[in-house]
Amino acid sequence: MSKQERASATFGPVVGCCEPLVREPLSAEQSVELSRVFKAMGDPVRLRLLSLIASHVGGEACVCDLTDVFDLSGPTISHHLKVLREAGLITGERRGTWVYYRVRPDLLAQVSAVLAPAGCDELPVLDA
Amino acid sequence: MSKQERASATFGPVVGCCEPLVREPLSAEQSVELSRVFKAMGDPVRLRLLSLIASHVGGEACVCDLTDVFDLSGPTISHHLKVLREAGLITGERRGTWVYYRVRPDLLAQVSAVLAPAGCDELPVLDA
DNA sequence: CGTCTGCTTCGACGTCGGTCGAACCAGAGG
DNA sequence: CCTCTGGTTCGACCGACGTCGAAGCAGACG
Repeated sequence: MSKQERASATFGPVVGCCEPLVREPLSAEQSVELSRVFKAMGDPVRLRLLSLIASHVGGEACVCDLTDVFDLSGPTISHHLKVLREAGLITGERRGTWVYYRVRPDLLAQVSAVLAPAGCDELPVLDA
Repeated sequence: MSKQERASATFGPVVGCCEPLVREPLSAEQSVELSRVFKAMGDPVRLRLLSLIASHVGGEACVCDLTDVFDLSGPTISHHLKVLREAGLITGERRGTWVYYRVRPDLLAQVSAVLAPAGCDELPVLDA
């Protein structure tokens, strides 16, 4: 089972913790898992890629749409997409000539919940 | 005005964006700002430090409390605290012999809101 | 089959970042 | 003033990471 499959298997707590950061301290293992997600988002290009995919019409974006936005080579964009994929933040699917990426809103929601202040630990409702 | 001062000046949008990631794409500048925060949280030690400080009684923790938790040297812990400080996630204050750190819940709430799915863009209420 | 296009993988290069010991600074307490 | 303890800064080391061009792979299309 790959890292990506494990992350997308269920809707359960992917990042290994449900409670907000401010309520109780993270264990060493939880910190390692969660920090992987943050590290993936800790690059300007990747963060922008994520938002471009997330806000694209239809909820998905072709790689060719993304490459034009940046002044970077194709391999570099592909590398960043791979990092986001291995962090469980996006999924890629090939349809014919093109590859389409979409975000995993459940993981985004979980991370958002972990960061939320105490008293806001409810998982937001997904209207998708 | 230092980076830290700029981050703590007001309760306004510190990270340069208010809308959730999934609604509209981040600009290059917004991505750079936001990614700085995520990069700071993208290390297991720093993430755990953050949660230890945030969940500590009284909302603050002395450095001596934090050092014991990790199998790391003092300078290393100090380095990580500096990174978190420069990202605007925590503030430090010397009182006598000891230095106390506390989190900036407003920044945490903003980052949480940016990550939240569309339709959950309300800033959570701080009960502090 | 050949080729063209879209995307990924590979290998290399330069920079950044986490870690440590040593040195340094700030208060507290003789 | 001296010293002791708590933290930070400095300098060095080494592995991790972002970037690229070249090469490779997958479909589409003649």
